[in-house]
Amino acid sequence: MPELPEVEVTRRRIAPLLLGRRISAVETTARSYVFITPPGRLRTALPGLTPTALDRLGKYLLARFDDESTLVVHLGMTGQLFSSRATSPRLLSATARASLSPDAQRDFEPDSHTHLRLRFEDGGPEIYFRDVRKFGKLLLLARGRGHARLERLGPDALDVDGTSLFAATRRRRAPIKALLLDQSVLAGIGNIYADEALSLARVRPGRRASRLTRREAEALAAGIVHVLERSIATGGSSISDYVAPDGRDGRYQDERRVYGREGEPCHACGSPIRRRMVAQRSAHYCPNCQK
DNA sequence: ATTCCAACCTGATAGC
DNA sequence: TGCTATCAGGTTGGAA
Repeated sequence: MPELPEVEVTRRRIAPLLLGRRISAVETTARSYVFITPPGRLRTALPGLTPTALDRLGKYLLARFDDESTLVVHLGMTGQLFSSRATSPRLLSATARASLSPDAQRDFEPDSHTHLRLRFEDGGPEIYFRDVRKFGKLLLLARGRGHARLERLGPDALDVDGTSLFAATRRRRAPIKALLLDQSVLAGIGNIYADEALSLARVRPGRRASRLTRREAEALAAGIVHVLERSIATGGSSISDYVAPDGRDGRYQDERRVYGREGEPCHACGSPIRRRMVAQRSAHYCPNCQK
């Protein structure tokens, strides 16, 4: 679900609710796929710690604590990080929504998908990590420790430049979209923004990376930065699950040029947007504007 | 060394 | 109404 813009908006909006507040108690669900660090260890290690900084690396959030340990959070496809003050129907399943009055739909009660619950000594708003599909990840790193997942990441996608992107495409037979999705090449791009950036650059997702011209690589780098920055400015894309930590929806879904618009007219030329599988993901593009 | 592909989960939705 | 199949903002690890 969340890509770089949604993670960055989450970071900016939850930081004021997290930093400087000493954790008093932690609740978790049972051991499962989301816990790289066993939940029992999170319950004993986190209380007493105070978050001092919240950083982002690609799609990962890193909460730094006063003892120099780091809680790494990845939202996977359906992960949500939010405050107990947040109210949004997106925090409930459709079945839960159906059984509740409109008023009750606004109030989130931690459910079986709420894998981490942080309470604070000041008694203020709690912070929750909820993830229905459990593709998200929680990992606590002790001071000075790293992890292969983080070390594999390439440069943050917001820092891409045409020269290095062009170099990365040389001698690669894979479709250009596969390169954009490869987090070791650039960290932070996912299925939506890969398609949107390729649309801006007028390059088809299935084109072999090695067949891009230097000009196209430069247009693609500019397109990547443009769509990511514009999405951050509008609060990210709220297409199915994404909700900001305060419960607000993003607005970027209203500006999509191709993603999820199969059959609808291209805003530039009117041709129906096409969808096909590229690199095992659905890819959306205008058959007329993108070569 | 790349590229492919199944696996990890749950829920919504489309079709019969 | 209910069942089945398909799809979903992601990443990994091992096979080809």
